[in-house]
Amino acid sequence: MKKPFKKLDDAQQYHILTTAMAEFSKHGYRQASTNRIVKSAGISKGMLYYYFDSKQSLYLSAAKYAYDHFTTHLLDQVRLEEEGFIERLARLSRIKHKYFIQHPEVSQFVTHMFYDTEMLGDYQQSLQDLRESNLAAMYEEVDMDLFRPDIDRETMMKMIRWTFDGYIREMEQHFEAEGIDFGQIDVYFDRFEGYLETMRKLYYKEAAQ
Amino acid sequence: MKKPFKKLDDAQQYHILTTAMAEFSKHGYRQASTNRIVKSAGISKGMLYYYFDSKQSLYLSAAKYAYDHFTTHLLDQVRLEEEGFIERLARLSRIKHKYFIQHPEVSQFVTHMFYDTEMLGDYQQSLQDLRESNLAAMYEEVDMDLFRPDIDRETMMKMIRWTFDGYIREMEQHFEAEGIDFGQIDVYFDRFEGYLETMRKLYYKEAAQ
DNA sequence: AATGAAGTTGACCAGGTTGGTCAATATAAA
DNA sequence: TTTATATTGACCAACCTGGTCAACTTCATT
Repeated sequence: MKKPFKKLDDAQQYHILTTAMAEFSKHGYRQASTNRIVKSAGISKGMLYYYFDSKQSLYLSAAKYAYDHFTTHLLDQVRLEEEGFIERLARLSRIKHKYFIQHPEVSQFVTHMFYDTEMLGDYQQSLQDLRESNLAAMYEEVDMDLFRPDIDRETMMKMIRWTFDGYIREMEQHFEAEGIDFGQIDVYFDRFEGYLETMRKLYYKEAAQ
Repeated sequence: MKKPFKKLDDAQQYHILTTAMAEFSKHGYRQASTNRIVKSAGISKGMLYYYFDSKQSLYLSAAKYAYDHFTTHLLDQVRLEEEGFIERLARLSRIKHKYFIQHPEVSQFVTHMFYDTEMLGDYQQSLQDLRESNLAAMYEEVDMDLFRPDIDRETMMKMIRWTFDGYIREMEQHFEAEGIDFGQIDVYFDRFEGYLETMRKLYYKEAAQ
């Protein structure tokens, strides 16, 4: 990343980098084409190399940008509260999902980075650490007394997470196929609340409901 | 597909086509490279075009092979029995998982075909139909009396499926990272049975256990 | 042994794409 | 006007693409 790029307004920086991210996520570093990137981004080939030294530099800049964006816009927003496990997961899912809707390219690129072995040295390890510490934090300060006592807690927690994953995946598939109907968005939320209610019935003691 | 290819023994046909499938699944039709395919398959460029007329013909042959293989080796094996929903899903998951382990390339290529819009005309529709009828059959002849009555059945069924999906996904990730330890394979099955038992506790009436 | 068919190779082709350059030009600041 | 910054796209050699084909080997038949 050279100085001229830093002079661009934030929107244009975001635009160019997210276009690159989309290309890298889709094809991987090697198969990604700078020609396609400039085409999609609507800039000339010359400008790309006026902004960045090389393809590799572009990739690393995108990685740094994505990492920072992801941590400040998502992880830093999350503060843990004393709450039930289901409620916490619901809260985090909403945040995560909102982030995915607003910044799909960054979101997917972060996932890509997580599995990238050849390009990223330090960032990949950072991401792994981040993920682990975040995963661990997910279980901290959770009100365990809400759970019904006759089933292993770890099992229940896993099942609850899988249910959330499944629901989110179904939503994403639905959105991908039919597009997001913002007029009907309340329906999605109601259904979500419905699942929460059901999960409480399944996993919490009766008294906790 | 030309006559010389049909003369090959089944193992070699399988070998060549699955190598092609892997390439097509990974890169899609256009980005897939016949050079990489012949290299991976260990045959010369000339042979590929001695066996097939063109790249497209190779793709279509792979598609037909995968479709047939998938239906005969997997779908035709499945006969529905009068059983609980959890037990049925467990049974089908085992079959599906076994198929994935034994024929990963075919398995993934079928998934790829399902989303391919440009190359496959009829086969894609056939696959969609197949999937739908299979999905519908999944709910037929299920013993609904086992479910606890205070929760909506459709909700429960979805949650159960999501739990299975999550478990299988976790297994696959684990296998991908650490490799399959065949000495420890019983542990995996025991854990699976554990989850089944838990699900029965959660979703079935007490009397049904 | 001679013939011919079937099987197999990899160098080779024209066409396209790759990451990257750079002279030319436009714009803005001085 | 001069100077610094922005911006373009034609252009480059290197490489990769799907596909061809003359040469060669292998094998069965006569």
